[in-house]
Amino acid sequence: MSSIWQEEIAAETRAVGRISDRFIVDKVRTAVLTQRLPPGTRLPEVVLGDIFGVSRSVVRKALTRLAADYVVTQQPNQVARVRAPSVEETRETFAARRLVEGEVVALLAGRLDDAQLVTIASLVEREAEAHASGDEPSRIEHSLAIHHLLAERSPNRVLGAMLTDLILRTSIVIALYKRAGLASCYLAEDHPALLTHLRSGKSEAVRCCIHDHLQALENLLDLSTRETRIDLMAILGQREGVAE
Amino acid sequence: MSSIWQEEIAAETRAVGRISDRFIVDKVRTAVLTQRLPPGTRLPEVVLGDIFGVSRSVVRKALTRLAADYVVTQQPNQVARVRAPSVEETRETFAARRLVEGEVVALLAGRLDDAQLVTIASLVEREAEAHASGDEPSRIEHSLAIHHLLAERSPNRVLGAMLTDLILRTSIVIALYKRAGLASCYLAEDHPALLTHLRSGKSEAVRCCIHDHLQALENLLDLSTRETRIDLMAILGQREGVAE
DNA sequence: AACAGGGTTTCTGTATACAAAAGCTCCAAC
DNA sequence: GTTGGAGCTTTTGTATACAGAAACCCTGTT
Repeated sequence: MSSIWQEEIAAETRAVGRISDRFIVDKVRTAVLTQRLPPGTRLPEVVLGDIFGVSRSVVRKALTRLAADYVVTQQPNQVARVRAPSVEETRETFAARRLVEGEVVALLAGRLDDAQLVTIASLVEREAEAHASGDEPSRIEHSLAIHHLLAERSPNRVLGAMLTDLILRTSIVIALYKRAGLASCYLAEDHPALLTHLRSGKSEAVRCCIHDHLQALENLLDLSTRETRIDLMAILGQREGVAE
Repeated sequence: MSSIWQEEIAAETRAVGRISDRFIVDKVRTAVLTQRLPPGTRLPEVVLGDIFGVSRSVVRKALTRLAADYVVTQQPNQVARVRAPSVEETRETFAARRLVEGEVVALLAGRLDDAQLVTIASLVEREAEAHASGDEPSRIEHSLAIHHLLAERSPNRVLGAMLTDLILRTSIVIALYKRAGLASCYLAEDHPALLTHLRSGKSEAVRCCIHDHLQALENLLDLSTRETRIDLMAILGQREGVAE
């Protein structure tokens, strides 16, 4: 039973002794994020159970959580599948994130202490380095870390949790709808500018900054009206399962 | 095994033949909303299973969903309990809802068709009547229906879903923190004014209107710093289970 | 060649059994 | 009076068995 998670499962088993549903959620989530599990992929409970070496009970719990996170779809009596957000939903997710992240950074403006600002600055720097050296996965990781840090430090934790969700969802659709020719969705100026404005403490400036950043990101996507094609793929597409 | 849901379970069994996890989620949720299940109440899986006549599998699924909806808390190897949001979380939930619902109604302003406006008008009227006749449960039902309708009709469905969640969460904390002396959290002018502004089509006016409405609602709550007492009650309070 | 239909296979829904963890009770010791 | 701990009870975690639904495949017919 070979799978894309072979080594990680072995490592986890060695370290913790047992695979938890959280572990499965995490692995499936990142696989979707990195498009190793394309939209429409069937995720039968027994197959996942075999791969991770657990019974269906654990897999079911993981799938329920993934469904709550909008990563997979679960319909009664049908196999869970990797979700394929439509173009429309993509636009709406970005709009929602602009609203929520805008408010979060507005609340955060001028309220971050030096240590946190330094952390962000270092992440911005490392993102730029990763991009310069062509290491796109590492670049994405650092970029996500910046936004996750903002969500985590949100003075309003309810909004923070909502933002965490939205960051995941936008990441998935970015992976899905990235223009074919584009190597990276990197906007060199944006994160440094964000940092500057966060330091300045002007709420409305930061809100605007993040707003423009997210709008620019959305504009980098290919959201032309291929939606019908994508939808059909999601509904009819028969792809092989997760096992290789 | 007598319970607060006896008749509804009998009815559902007669109608559908089997109790689904959705049914359990719904019943627990409304019981929390109406404070028949106060915060901290233990919800052991077997007890719920006995009450609803299903096995633990179904109950577990229901509890997982309720946890995702922030209605109950689930910690490893511990009984699920009805959640007791803190004063701080209450304030944050209201702030989040002001942001999201404000945006939703701003998007909605002037875009509702006549039929929908008539529906809202009728709900506003019926809420007023229920309040006049002292029927508070019915008043709450109509009030919730108005806001749920707005969430459902949101042009941005992602924001709409988020609003649905926030309406539920604010309802729970309203029930929790309502001033002891207050019979009802009814603001006679607010919903009619909202309707007028929705008709007018002025986005910013509607946003302001809903913002003020939600702020007024929050101000009706007793959020004085008894939080420690509430928190202790939630953590240490041993109440009897759901069975009577 | 396209299509309908029946049987088989696959997969999910639910119940249940057993193991392990947490909580409780009661008693003894300080 | 309070603390500590052993043993019991309660409750969850996980695996598994079986039933039923959906999907698939293969055949026979038009």
